[in-house]
Amino acid sequence: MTIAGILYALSDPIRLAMVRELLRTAHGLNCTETACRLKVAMPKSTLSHHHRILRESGLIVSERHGTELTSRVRTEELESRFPGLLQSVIDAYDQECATAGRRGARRAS
Amino acid sequence: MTIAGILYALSDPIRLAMVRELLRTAHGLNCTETACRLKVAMPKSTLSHHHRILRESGLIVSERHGTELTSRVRTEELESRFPGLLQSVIDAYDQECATAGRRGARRAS
DNA sequence: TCTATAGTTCATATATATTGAACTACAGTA
DNA sequence: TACTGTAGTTCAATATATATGAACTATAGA
Repeated sequence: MTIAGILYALSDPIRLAMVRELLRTAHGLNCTETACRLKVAMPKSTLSHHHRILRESGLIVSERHGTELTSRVRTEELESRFPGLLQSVIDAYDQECATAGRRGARRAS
Repeated sequence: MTIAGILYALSDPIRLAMVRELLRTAHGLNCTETACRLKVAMPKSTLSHHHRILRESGLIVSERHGTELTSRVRTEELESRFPGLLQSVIDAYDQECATAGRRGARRAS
């Protein structure tokens, strides 16, 4: 688990959105459900690739339940190693999404 | 200036170290001096490429002074757009460097 | 065992990174 | 106006990484 690895994992818009969705759930999500919530169609091989990058960076862990693989963010480990980092990134992303939303609606200041 | 772009720019160890060095100076550094402080030998074309990524992400601006190009971090703009983000990343990086230093000296807990 | 579902791995086409060589921009000197 | 040197950029070639269809693995249910 390195900063460069974490930042790299989060530097892809899809993965950043995936992590945010995972953070919003208490017990994690499977790949299909995660992709579904992003409202972005994607081949499952690509989805699997993104999950792998997130896993290898240390951002998430996955656990098998039947045929599904449930993934969750390793919040505690991240927080103890790099306090505040993930939250700052998610806050910044939320802010960006909010700003983009306002611009899209032609209500920007 | 997007989160994904900023995280991507910072996800390379060289660029992360470059930004930290730039943050430590009051008035910026030229390319050669930045590279010199990193103590990493690198062709100038590679160095120029890294500067370009940082510039395009919005992290730095460069200004010509004679033959030199002085670069500095766009601290104010970053702070107003994504408060706390850059500092969190740099803090995490400093922490990682400190930990690596202790491990290297065989004094890890 | 057969079928269906959820993901992974593999092969390959596309895209991005690295780097030597050539080029641009400026300064100093004559 | 050259000519020389220094600082960076751009270009072209190669090396590495990403995206994705096709094939494969793992589990569940009938």
